[in-house]
Amino acid sequence: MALTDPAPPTHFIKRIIEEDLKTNKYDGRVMTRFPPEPNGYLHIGHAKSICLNFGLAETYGGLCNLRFDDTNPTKEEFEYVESIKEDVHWLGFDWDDRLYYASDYFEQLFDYAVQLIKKGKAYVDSLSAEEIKEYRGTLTEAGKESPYRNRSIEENLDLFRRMRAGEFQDGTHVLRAKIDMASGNLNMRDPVMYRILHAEHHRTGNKWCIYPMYDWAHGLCDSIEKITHSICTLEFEDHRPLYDWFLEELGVYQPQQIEFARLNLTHTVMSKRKLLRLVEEGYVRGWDDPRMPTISGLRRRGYTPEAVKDFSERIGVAKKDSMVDIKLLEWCIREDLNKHAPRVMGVLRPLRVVIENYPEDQVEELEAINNPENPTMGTRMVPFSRVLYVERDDFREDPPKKWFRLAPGREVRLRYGYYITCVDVVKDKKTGEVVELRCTYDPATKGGWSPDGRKVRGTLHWVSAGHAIEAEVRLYDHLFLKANPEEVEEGGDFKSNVSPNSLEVLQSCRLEPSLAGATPKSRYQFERLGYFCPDPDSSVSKLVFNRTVTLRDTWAKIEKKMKEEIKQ
RNA sequence: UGGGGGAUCGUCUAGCGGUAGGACGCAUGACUCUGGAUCAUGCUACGGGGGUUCGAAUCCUCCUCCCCCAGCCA
Repeated sequence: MALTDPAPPTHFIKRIIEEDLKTNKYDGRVMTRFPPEPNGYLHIGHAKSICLNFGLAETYGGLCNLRFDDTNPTKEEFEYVESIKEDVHWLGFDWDDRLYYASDYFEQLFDYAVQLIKKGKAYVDSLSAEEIKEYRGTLTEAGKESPYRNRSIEENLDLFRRMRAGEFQDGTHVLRAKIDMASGNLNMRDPVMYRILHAEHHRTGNKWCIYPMYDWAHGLCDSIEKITHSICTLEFEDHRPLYDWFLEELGVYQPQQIEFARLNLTHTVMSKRKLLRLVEEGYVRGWDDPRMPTISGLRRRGYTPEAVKDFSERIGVAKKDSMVDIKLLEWCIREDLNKHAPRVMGVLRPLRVVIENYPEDQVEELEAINNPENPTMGTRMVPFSRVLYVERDDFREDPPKKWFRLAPGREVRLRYGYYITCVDVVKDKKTGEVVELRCTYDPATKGGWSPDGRKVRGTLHWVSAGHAIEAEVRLYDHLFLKANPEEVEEGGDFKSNVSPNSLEVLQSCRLEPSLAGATPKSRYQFERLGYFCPDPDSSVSKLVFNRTVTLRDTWAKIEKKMKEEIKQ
């Protein structure tokens, strides 16, 4: 490649905006919005949209509004509004005083509808829902016009006002736009603008009993807020002609809608409906279960906003349907935490080690580096004593090739400690299970160096048995076995692909004492194991840690490969 | 047999008429008191056929495949 700097990352939406800025299309303004419906928790796909909308405003000196599309009172709740605000803030974005709701505009939307009726472009239809469906036609056949389509303007006005006044039952009438029942675009076949819903709205209470449909409200809300670039997902592409029709008939300000492909991630699902089912049917503990792809789940899992934003940047923006490998997300969080997380030692599956030649009552404080990637993070002292715990996985009675951890007769280094050699293995007489290792240490190797320069390949993490604190540790794996959970047998559904091993809870893990009092916002690397953070379930008497992500595990790959070679 | 979109390494994505680049992933090696990190090297990609052109992933054309739409959901 050329020796010049790489081109700055760009995508088609940026290009459109830059072109609009150049031609002064919106007087040089850039105004975007993030418009969630408060009917569920936000997930990483929304994070992509948030980063896009707020990010675009940021880079082009514009603003991004937060607007709740709360046009369906039967599905929306205040709880969701609060969680969404929290999630957007957590990602590091702010809407200042520009927090809006579609419901703020209900009165104006009603007036606009009256205008359309007066223009003869909207009518009250009294067909039932089933009839409307029949009249709509199919993908390949034109629809039929409703017998109520040509009511007089006066009658429409009267009916529509009485709809608002609450004179009719749910489902008896709707207001429809009068467009074209033969259009190839089904959205243009006289779409419903208002339905009667005697339901209490989380913000407007019982003020209204007719509610605007999304298609009627959305484009107008954008127009009212003078949005320049209304960015949404691909499935709204063929709604655009409808939004433009409304705007043109009303003669109001017209934003530009741009569609991009929503995010799909391997080994998880991304629809609110499916996530809700996982919650309701008990596959996970809640919306913020650390296995969920929700923003609250990622947060609880230990992801940082920086990692999520970095991920959003790296996946790009395009119109092609795609499925991003979850390994990229995992790489992003490792990348961030590697630089910032302090290192500590913790033993997940403890195996007792007694150092026979180490003095009974002696305790030494050994200096350990907090983060080799960042020396300014300093050092800490870790207690060492005669009885320790090491990881059960770090001992093999019958070690395979290339094994350089502990085994009978093998010498290893204890990180920041001493070289120790396994001299005996104590087993449970009944079960044969290894319960203790008897080792000797070389006093000359204090700190982890040998004066004679002899090499040890293995370095193990450890904790002093007498000083360690106990904790529960929750290990997470992908929620779904298959990369694409939708890939199911005939008649099956995505839940048949839920992984039985997505959560493993370990009790009696032993952590170095510096971890006492760790708070939920802190994150650590447990050396050689992965990144962990305290779970909100932690109490003063009991710490609970979540594993955010493992470290890259080269040994696991070597062993897997060796096993495969043996099979062949 | 309607309408609207989309096809570039395994995955995401650049490329916008000048001979396919990056990231993740994977593989091999170096280094290492984390089998981490880091570094180095490598990895069968332009859906297919015609055409235009000195030259096509880019332009034209035909075809194929994939996605979305028939809520009084958003």
